[in-house]
Amino acid sequence: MAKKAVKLTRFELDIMEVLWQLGRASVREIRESLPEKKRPAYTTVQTIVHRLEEKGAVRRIKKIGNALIFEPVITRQAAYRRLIDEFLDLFGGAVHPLMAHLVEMGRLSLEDIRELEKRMAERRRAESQSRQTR
Amino acid sequence: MAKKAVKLTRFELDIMEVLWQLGRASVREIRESLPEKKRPAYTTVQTIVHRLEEKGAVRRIKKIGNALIFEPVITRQAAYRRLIDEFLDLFGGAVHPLMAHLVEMGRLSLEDIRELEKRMAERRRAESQSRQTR
DNA sequence: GACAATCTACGACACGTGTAGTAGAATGAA
DNA sequence: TTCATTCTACTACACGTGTCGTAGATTGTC
Repeated sequence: MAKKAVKLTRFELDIMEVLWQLGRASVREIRESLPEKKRPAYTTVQTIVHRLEEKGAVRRIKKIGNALIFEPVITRQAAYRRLIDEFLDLFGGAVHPLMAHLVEMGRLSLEDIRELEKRMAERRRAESQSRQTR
Repeated sequence: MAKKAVKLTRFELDIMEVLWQLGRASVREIRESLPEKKRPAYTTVQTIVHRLEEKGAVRRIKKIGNALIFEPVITRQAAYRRLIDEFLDLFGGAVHPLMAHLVEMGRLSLEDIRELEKRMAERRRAESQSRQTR
């Protein structure tokens, strides 16, 4: 049974990004790591971290001085998976309509697609290779 | 100057979908068109339509009996464009990271890609063709 | 041990969203 | 014209989210 995926908001994701990057950090460190452009008040960051804790996305692992140190509990993969699944729901749960929109919006060119295809084909070859030699 | 795109929520999108489909409709018609599974109270639909009106996504065009008839002001394209752009922001605004996640999640197979590529290539051919004969 | 600096714990508030109820206006039927 | 039906307008409320302030605890330093 997979533990139910946590839903993260935009801002929570920003904070998780820092944690995923650093591995562990205090509220202050997290705040310092945010781009100056969107660096909210210390207590704002604190609040978000607290909410992330409630959601089970991070946990406190120890104390240094009088500051708590947090680390991520969920992986980046899991977080984005959840986000993407939810987003795909807007398109009836299927990937194709989304792709169609991307193409129509000009966000996805034929070259992009070919590039992607090449990489995937390579990956597949590499995988079957490793299966044989295992 | 393009008028600033309206941001629609999940539910608002459902309602717009009905309007895009029907072209115009009353609150009652909209409600009836929603799948029974998620068919909220009449007044709930009414509230959403009203909010859509405030956002400038729909407008009332006339009255039949004592009921207002609404029609969409924004296009499906514009609405989804907005949604997608916002979503892509979560990935730093680029399409590639999203694609990478989709592949990793197994939502996008090599076959999907090849299919898409074929269609795009065809479209491009058709376009250049029509340009020549124009 | 006293103090200033720093943290955490809580509380607060505004706005968006999903959800719906109520009062009174508009309409159509008898 | 009177009534029941149907609508609209307005109000309400809970919950999530972004945003921050304050009070009191914890610490390192003199």
